[in-house]
Amino acid sequence: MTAAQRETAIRAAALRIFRRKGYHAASMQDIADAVGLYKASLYYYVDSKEELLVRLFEGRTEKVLAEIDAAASGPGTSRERLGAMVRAYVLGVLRNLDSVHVYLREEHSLPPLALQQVHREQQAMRSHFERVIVEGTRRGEFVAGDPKLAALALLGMCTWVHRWYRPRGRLGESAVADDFAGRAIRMLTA
Amino acid sequence: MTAAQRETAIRAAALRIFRRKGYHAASMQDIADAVGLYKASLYYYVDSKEELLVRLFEGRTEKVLAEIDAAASGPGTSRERLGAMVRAYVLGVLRNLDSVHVYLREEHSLPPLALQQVHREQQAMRSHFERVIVEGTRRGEFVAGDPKLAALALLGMCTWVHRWYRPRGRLGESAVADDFAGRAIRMLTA
DNA sequence: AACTTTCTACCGAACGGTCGGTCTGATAGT
DNA sequence: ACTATCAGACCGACCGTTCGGTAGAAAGTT
Repeated sequence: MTAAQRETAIRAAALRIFRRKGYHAASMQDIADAVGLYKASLYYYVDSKEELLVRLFEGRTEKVLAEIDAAASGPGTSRERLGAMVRAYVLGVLRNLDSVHVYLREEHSLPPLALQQVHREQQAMRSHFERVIVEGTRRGEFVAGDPKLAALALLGMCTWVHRWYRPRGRLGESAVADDFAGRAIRMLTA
Repeated sequence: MTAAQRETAIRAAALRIFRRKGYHAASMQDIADAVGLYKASLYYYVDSKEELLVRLFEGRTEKVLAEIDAAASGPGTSRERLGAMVRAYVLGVLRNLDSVHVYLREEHSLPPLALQQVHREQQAMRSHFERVIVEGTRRGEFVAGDPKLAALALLGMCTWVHRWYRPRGRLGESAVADDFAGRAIRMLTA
């Protein structure tokens, strides 16, 4: 196994274990056991437990943020674009359940700088939704209302899926994403 | 200060500190400092750290669950009843922000029995919403759709307010609750 | 009234254990 | 020689928890 593969395996194990036990309750020994290394050997790849957590946060929102930006700036009515954004967001959550859990639960365990970055990402996400909502309202596609509240309502509804969705359950990812896209549009339509 | 007051103070301090730091990161020393006692003296009032956490969960959903049940079984159209339920739920969240944070974040830190109880409560909450949604759909007040998904969408939207609402911010509790009640109804209306 | 005992609330120190992290020294593959 | 890992002892810090003790008020006894 190459060094790069080991690093990936360590990160994957850490993510899984941090999700199951929480960052503080999880020990470096747990992670070492999971990848079949001794605890000391772990430190050949990782500087500290905190650094490991920070790395797990890095680049996690990039892809979905880009997709949502594209959908927001793309063609179509505001309704259509909002639907595409919600779909992309929900799929992003459902396809990265471990990451999302850790991302949302261990925010406070991050050092200040990394925490700021997370807050910036969350703000960016919200402002993308707000933009399309404002535009759709101006065009008369959406009912008037507080656009910030509307964005927060949408994001809440979509983010929360990470708490109840079960892979291999009754509903597929797309089924949920499509359903929620419809709900989002209806929520903003008179 | 009487014993009862001390116990209340300890619980209040624990709640505040568990919310800010998380259960595992918080130490009994932190709590002792907050109430002006020595760590050892805490154990005069509390059996263990875990028991303290369990107590913080007890009876937390009772009041709001009763309000929602009353609203669900009350008079009025399905739309009106659903609006009242959403309003009650959002207000319940907004008025107990510390509790809600700990309740949602430290679920996994509970011993198995207490965790089961929490799951039962959450299921009860969802089934109340589902019931009204099914009924409203049968009466033609709501569009057809997966009622479970609808309830989860609603609950997500409403639960999520605990992550962004700031007391003494731009919006009052009622403003948010009313707005969300409207959104909930719109979301279920063709 | 004087005394002894009991109870409550708390203190200070310590215990056993775990944690993140380091060190050493050896080893096996390249 | 260099890289990656083993094996495990070890460190200092901190954790939840326990223990023995004590000041002071309350209650009981003489």
